[in-house]
Amino acid sequence: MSFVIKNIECFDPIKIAESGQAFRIHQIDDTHVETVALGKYLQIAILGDNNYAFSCTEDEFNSLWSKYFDLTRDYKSIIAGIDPDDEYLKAAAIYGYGIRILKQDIFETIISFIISQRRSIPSITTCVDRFCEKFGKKITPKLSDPFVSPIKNEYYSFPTPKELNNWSIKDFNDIGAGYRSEYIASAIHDFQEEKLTYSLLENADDDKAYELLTKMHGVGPKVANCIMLFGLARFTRFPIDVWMQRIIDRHYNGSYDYSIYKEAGIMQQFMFYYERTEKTH
DNA sequence: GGCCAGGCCTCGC
DNA sequence: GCGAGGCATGGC
Repeated sequence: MSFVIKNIECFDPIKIAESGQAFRIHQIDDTHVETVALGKYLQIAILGDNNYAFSCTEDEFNSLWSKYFDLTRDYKSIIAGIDPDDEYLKAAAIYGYGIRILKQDIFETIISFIISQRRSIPSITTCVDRFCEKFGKKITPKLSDPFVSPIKNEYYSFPTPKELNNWSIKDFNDIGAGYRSEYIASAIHDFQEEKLTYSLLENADDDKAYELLTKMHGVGPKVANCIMLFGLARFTRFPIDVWMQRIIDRHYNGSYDYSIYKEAGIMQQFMFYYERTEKTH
């Protein structure tokens, strides 16, 4: 087994795991986080002094994980650009220091956030896991020091559109997708018939990508913005769900102009994380 | 056991 | 264009 050690500022994988932007990244203990993403199992060991061990090769780190965890962006200068009069956001950014916006697989992001609507994050996690267990490929983690034993016995990749064969609506009902089952079916059709492709979405400008996504069955403004922010790295996007609306109502008198930030999505993630995990306000 | 969850669709106006 | 109602299921 190989691993790499990297020194990274402003990077907190535990907060990222708690942040609700991805559903397959989990804290193992105080110094270890694991995820299945991009078809691979990855574990991160927190070594201290901004040093992190990644359970992958140097090539994989450079070609996959550096981009996935958005490690080349200067978050410190983005945080420094926060409106000094915005006390709530300033507190949220301090509290959430180390969160980065993941660039997740587009198809996984679409299916996951279709499932996410009107459910709690633990419940989304359960449903997404079942989806992978049913349709994904088995992955066997190979780890040694400085890593620890994985949480679960078995891991499965998130299936690609091509890997989804012989599925029916019943399969999605069986995993607990509820009324979203037909939305999932429709999304799979869109990809398998190539009405939607990775390159079409990647190459679309923001307006076009938003239009393509909201045309999908079961994808409205909120889910489309999540897909754009967490799957297409469109940082101007600012998804507003019931939590965000509550923040805006309580702390901003019902309206919030996020358009002043080029990376509004990062601010959104700070606020969302602060509201959900900091119980004292 | 009741309430709410990273909302969206359809219908009626 | 906009508001109301309905929605399957899991966690707490």
